[in-house]
Amino acid sequence: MRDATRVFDSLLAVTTLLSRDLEREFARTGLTLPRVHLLWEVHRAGPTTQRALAEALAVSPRNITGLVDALEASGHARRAPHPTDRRASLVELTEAGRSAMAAMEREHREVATRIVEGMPERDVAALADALDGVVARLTRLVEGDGDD
Amino acid sequence: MRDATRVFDSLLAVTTLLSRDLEREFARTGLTLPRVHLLWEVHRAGPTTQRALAEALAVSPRNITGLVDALEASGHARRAPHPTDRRASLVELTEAGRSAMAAMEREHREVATRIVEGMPERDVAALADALDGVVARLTRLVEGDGDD
DNA sequence: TATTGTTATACTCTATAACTATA
DNA sequence: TATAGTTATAGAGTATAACAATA
Repeated sequence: MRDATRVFDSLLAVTTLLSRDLEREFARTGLTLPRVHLLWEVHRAGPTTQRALAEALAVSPRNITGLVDALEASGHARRAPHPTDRRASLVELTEAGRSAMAAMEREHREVATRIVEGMPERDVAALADALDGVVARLTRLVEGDGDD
Repeated sequence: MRDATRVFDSLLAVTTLLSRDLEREFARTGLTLPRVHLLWEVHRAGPTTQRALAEALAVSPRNITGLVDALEASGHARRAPHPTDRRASLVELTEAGRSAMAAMEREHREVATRIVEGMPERDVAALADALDGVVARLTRLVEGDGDD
């Protein structure tokens, strides 16, 4: 099982490198990883309550308050009144938030291209398939023994 | 370049899942990710000055002071006098620190095995090779445009 | 009575700057 | 004069608990 270890070690290395790369990228725009994560979720799902965001990011509601405060201050997001529930508000992107997400999508495509640069197309497809499987197993693993 | 995107997205997912898995594992032992990272470096390199640890973890010297303080308090590491330089100290593992690292190595082997469970051996080897390449490209990418 | 989000409080990781003790 | 590590200070992310307004 030598190769299983190699796979695992590489994935750990990727985790470190990718976090570092993302943080550096965000630093340029004054954003941080958790803030981008939140922005990304709103970008993906549309206007969302903070409650839902807390669940989506697997983080406490209190935490979301802080992140949204920061994103309002930096002009990337805003709180809008919930149409039917006056307790809640809907977090939505501002124009600046939308363009930050668009820039990030471009950047991601660029990085995606470069990390497989020079690989034969067939190998890239095989790698993608193999990683799908790894993600599935890892998800089961993480969710599986989470209930202790 | 659809598959490049799939690869990248999977790697992002792995990053999230792996961080979460590691954190949960550490929580059991009262450790945190940065503390384990430091412990791991000492385990790997032997007794080390805080200066060297700051460079190895790419973090400020002040930060190392805090991490080592915490690890001394939890009994995983200790500061020993440097044999020739009285300004410096050498951080080394205690017995508890060593056994935590041993437990972690076992746990890692277990996870490594499970994330490729059911894959033909040849595919695991191919995946390991492909990931080596990805790590190499990603390293160049991160270090390459770090000099702005 | 339950839920949404907030204030209050606290801990961890992180950084820079100023300072002490040694090289 | 330079280096190793510390104290001082600050900011980000995180959590739990208590509380407000609303369902």
